[in-house]
Amino acid sequence: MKEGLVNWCPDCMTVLANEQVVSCCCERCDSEVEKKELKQWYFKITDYADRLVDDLDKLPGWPDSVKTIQREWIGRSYGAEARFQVEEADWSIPVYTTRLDTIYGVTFIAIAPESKLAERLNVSDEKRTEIDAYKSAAMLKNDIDRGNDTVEKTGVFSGLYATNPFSGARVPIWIADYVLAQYGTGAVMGVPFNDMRDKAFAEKYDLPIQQILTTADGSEVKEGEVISIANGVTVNSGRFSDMSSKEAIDSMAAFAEEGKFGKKTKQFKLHDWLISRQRYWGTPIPIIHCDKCGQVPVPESSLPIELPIISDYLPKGRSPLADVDEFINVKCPTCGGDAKRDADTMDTFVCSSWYHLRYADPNNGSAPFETDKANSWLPVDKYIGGITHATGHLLYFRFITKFLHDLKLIDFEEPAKELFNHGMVSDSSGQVMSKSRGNVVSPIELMEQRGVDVTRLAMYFTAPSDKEVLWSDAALVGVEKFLLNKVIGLPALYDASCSDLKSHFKQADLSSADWDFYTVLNQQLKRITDDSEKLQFNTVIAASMELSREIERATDITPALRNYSVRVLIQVLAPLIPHVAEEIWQTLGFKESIFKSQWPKVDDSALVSQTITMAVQINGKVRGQIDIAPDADSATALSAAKASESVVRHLDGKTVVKEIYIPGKILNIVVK
RNA sequence: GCGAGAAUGGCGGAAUUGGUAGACGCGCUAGAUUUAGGAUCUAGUGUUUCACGACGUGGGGGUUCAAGUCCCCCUUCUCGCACCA
Repeated sequence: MKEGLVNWCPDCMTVLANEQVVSCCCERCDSEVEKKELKQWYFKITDYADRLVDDLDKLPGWPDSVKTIQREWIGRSYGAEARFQVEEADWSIPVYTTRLDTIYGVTFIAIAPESKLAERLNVSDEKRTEIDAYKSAAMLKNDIDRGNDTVEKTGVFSGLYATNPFSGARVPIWIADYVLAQYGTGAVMGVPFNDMRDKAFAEKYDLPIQQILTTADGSEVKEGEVISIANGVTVNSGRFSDMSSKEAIDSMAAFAEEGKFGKKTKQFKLHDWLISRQRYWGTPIPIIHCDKCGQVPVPESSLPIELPIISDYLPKGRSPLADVDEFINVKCPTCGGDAKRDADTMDTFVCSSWYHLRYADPNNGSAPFETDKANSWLPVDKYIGGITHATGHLLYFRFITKFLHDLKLIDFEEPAKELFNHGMVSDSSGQVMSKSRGNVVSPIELMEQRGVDVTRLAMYFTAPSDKEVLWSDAALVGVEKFLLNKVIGLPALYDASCSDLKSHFKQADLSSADWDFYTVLNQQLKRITDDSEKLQFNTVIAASMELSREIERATDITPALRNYSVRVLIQVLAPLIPHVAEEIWQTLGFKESIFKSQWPKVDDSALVSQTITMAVQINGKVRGQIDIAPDADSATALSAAKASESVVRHLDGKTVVKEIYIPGKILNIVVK
């Protein structure tokens, strides 16, 4: 539990974690978030920051986009801390910098107005009033206004000075709201020569700019424009002059460490996870506050704490549980005296970080789950969710998994091997449908009107699963026709009197036409199988439609083969239209559920057609087509091509320069 | 500003390793069937041209026998981060 500036949503009347603030606004209700100084509970996710970054490399099954977003959100940077002694005081101001090599260019120190360092400055009363006024004004601005780098930078001079530990130079100490209190040390060294922001500030307040770098590659040097570490060479930097930036950083850090005024460090943008919420729906925080004993955890034997049933859940600015006396007032587990429960509940993202473990052991009455059971079922093989959760749920999910692993409750460190980001579904007005927005209405209406299977099929068919779907009822028409006219009619194409349930056929046993059909069937089955694995259901459905037409037209084939093709089609469609498929399966005469049947196996010996239609190009333009065996030799292909009238016409009067023949692909004749 | 992704008919979208661009569906056109409407079935449907053909995957260049696909530059859109020192 710690005191700090927290995000407060005035509409939801609760605090929020950083991850729940989107562009300064509450992710649920879009109200502008305020800053409040409150004492709240946090999970120390920052202790896991390094592992959360490093282990991303162990997740080949996660999309790069999500990994990049997480990496940037955690925001690890390597740099150094250096301390600037405050004049006529017994303390020093620490600053964090990734560019220690520029420290000879420091012409001022800037401290964030909310920083504790600003309070600590021993300034005159007059200055204190000025600084306080500046701080209040800064805190009233929202982060967007403050964070916008086009906005003019402002600050207040404290009247105090500090000493550069490297150069001994005397630099003024300023309070400036372009410095973030919650990152690094809350203070920065101002190097206007190698930083746009510092330059803008220095120009506004007439502070000097001092060159301390030049470029290794001889490119133009401009004040304020950053010279990269790879390209920097130090100048005017005392004994560290004329070094590469890299070299300078290393030897300066060593020097600072020796002199005990600095060292190499790293920083993260990630903050601790604020989990207290002033809401009803959430897990009660299992802490009892006792005047005598302080914060006492609820003993394990009394867990879990169940929410009391109440009638008024509306937010009032404090937890609704705070007003439930019989819940709040308890005896202290340590001393037995009167005490009170913590009234807040946990962020619901806490629950979604571990609930999957409970599925492995749902009836366990004495513990959340048994380690052996969790280990045997998990981690999750394929986790499907929206990319909107990249920095929220998906980060917490990984963090809690690592934490439980460290407690030896589970033996894996990552919750999901594979992650698939599905697209969002927007309603016809373009609003993204989401649980928190509560506009997930249209599919429910649709399911009532047209049935669940039609709705599912329409959703899958409209767009590939990773793309956004703009919902429109027109998408329903085609799939509904397919379902009603083709799929429902499948039993009519099935010869129930044929008891041969063969699923594998040999070329020698079939007529040429039957073998052709069997080949097409296997080609489509392969497409469907591969695309299903990739969750690309739109093409699965397209292939199923094609297959359905093939079956319909194959009236003369042997019944065992036709029956097999009908079974294949209904089996591959079953995951998409479970209700209809199950019913048809029964109609075909099967007693067991279709979902207990095996996914049909692709016959690899029947994937190559006997003849294919190949394009014939002259100078790269299609001029004719030939029907040919896929493995025919070039002479055969060439003579077949010369039987085509338009090929002959385009060859007329020309000299053949080159013939490119790729069996099974193309015949291209280059002429002059 | 930085980072990531995308751009294909009237529309949603297909196209292993570069190899017939537009699969599948919607819409549209014509025909069949029907008392009519709906439904169903058949055929057609990138643009342009009488035709041969020409042109065509956001724009411009390049590599190649061959480019939606590979390389360079540009435009637009979506998403993420946003003074992180």
